[in-house]
Amino acid sequence: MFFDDRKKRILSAIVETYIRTGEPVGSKTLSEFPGISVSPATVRNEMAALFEMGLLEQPHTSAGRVPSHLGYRAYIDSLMRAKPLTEDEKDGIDALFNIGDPDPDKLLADCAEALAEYTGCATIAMTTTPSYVTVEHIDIVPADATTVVLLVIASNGVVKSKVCRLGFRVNTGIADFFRKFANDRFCGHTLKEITAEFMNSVSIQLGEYSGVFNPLIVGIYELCKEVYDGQYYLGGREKLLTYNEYSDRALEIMKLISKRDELGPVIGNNPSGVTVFIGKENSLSQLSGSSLLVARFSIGENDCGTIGLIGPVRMDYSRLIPHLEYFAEKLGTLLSITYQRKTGDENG
Amino acid sequence: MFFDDRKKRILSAIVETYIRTGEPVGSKTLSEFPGISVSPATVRNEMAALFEMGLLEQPHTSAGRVPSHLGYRAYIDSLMRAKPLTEDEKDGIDALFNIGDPDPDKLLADCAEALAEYTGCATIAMTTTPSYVTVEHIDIVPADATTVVLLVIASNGVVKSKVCRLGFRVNTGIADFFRKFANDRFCGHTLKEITAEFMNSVSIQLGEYSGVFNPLIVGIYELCKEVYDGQYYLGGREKLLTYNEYSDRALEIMKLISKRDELGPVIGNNPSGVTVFIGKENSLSQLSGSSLLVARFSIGENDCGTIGLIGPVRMDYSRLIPHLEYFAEKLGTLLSITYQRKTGDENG
DNA sequence: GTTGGCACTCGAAAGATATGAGTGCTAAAG
DNA sequence: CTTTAGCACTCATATCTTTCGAGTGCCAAC
Repeated sequence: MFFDDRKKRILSAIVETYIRTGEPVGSKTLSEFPGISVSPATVRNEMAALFEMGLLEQPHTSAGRVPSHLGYRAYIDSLMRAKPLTEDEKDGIDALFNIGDPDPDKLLADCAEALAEYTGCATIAMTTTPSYVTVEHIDIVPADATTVVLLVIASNGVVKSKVCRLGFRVNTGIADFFRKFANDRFCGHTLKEITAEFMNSVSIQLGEYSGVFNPLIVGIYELCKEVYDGQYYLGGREKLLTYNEYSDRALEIMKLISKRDELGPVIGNNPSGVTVFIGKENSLSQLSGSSLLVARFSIGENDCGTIGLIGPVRMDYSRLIPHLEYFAEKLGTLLSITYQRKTGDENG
Repeated sequence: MFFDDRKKRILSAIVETYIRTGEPVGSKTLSEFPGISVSPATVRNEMAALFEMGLLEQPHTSAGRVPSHLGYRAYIDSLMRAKPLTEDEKDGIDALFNIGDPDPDKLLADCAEALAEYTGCATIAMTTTPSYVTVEHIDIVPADATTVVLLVIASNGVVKSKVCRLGFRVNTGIADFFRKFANDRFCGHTLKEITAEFMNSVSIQLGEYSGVFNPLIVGIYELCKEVYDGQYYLGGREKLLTYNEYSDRALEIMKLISKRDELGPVIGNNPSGVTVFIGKENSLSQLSGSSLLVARFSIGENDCGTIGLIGPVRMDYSRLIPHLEYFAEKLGTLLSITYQRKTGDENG
């Protein structure tokens, strides 16, 4: 009753066949598998043992076997042979992102969409900003008579801008005054510190001018919050409809995925590399019928976000895990190019 | 066999009941309707007449009647009594958008989402830019050593910005040079004219500098294109899953809605006010089981976009049409405030 | 340890039956 | 001429029954 080699081959065969067909796998099918050259009866004995060990489940008495949650776990952790991406696949993905100077937000959104397309799963792409990131510089640029552009540059290299319409003419004197004021007040503060209360106290310091400058104060707050909160993009939620596992649960899951509050904490706290949550392993009970794959990506050394995949437990892990990994790497590389200034390259 | 008052009342009752229940409506149910005080047999005679006139359909011999496409049309065009929004509803919607100086893009996306929430339908919010809109001003603002912010201001008041990372240090001299160059070349041209070919010819004029400035040229192109193309936001596509009409077609419709190429032309060319396409009236055959409601919104006098609603043919037109109308108005008002500068208010 | 044989289980598919809402038609009443 | 009750008829839906077969567990033989 050890977990010997033949048992491993049988478990692998069951997982792979079930993933492919979605039907419980029977002893006859397995006995015809290359690498399993024993009779159905022997396979049945082995299956009974694997069932005892908790690695298989039986939908009902007279059906074949299905991997249990532990069965998948054993398969993924030690039996599965990951299918690395072919060069063609890599080229295809590279080509998608082969655009100069991409907008980081758009990049992330596109990545979520592309990942969904490649994997047939719902995807999430999320960035997180470490709490030590500070405001490095604030700029205000008159665009036309009453319009200015606000810029917030964070210490991690992220730059966000917002167009502000003011109720009065803005000349360079006013712009210079506000620029100095804002930089004095905000530079060096972590983004985390820039709260609504903080903004209130700053506003008070503007005294009689607090009214007219309020749109700018609010604008700065919004930009800092935008940088600190990071992004949360979804892709391909409708892909779930293609799996009959979701025939009556698709709406619920799709709604859940949309909720950053719910999913953000779950996917945001994982080690580097690909982490897999199989069915009931998910902390969210609604995901007990789904598997969640997450991979972190980083800019240089700094971990900065997560991409994730949600699909039926019966998903092709051996293909999807390397894919997710590749997308995460790619994303990290591309963002690192965009945000490289911290590590030099200022010649020109 | 005229379309007399009683027939109208019966048709209205059928449409309204069917919209509410989703079940074919029978003569007995109708005879109990207030306002229809005749026996089921009489109702049957009338229904037979309405059927002859093409206003009703029969799912099968022994079922009740269902409004035909023409039946809905007659109902919407002349029988329906629109349910105006209550003050509470208006207040609720107003509250959603009660934010100072909103980002127009975000406003549109939020509007699509809110409209979906209020109506239970999938929504589209789209902007279009008239072909006479020109580039009014281009600005380039150094943000840090090698980063600049590009600004494109269009003659319709739209301002878009993009952060560009350059491979070299940018001083004010360089910025001033490029600003002048860009404004000389682009200002006054319509956005429509700013094509890839046009950009190429401009790039050539930069001679030996075309290489280093290429990111900026590309950036300007992207911004102009972004303004000219306008936005296309979707909301609540998953709402369709709540209707069993879509039980096996949801994926197809959801994919269709995502395709701007397909839907853009359909919803972009409509008169002002709310336009309704019922089922087969839609030019896209995939929408033959859906109704499409579109409403234009405008900034001041200038028509600038469309919001649309997609749901089952059996939708509550009397409620949704006024809602869509209100959202369109609201959106127009809010955008007009943002883009008001064309009509004055430059005091300060 | 492995295998063929065999009775047994149980879900899915196919067929049979019943139910009932709703119809069209007819003829009588208003 | 319009309205209505009566009635036979239709047909989708629901329920129940039957059949079918893939797959199992166990046993005895190899």
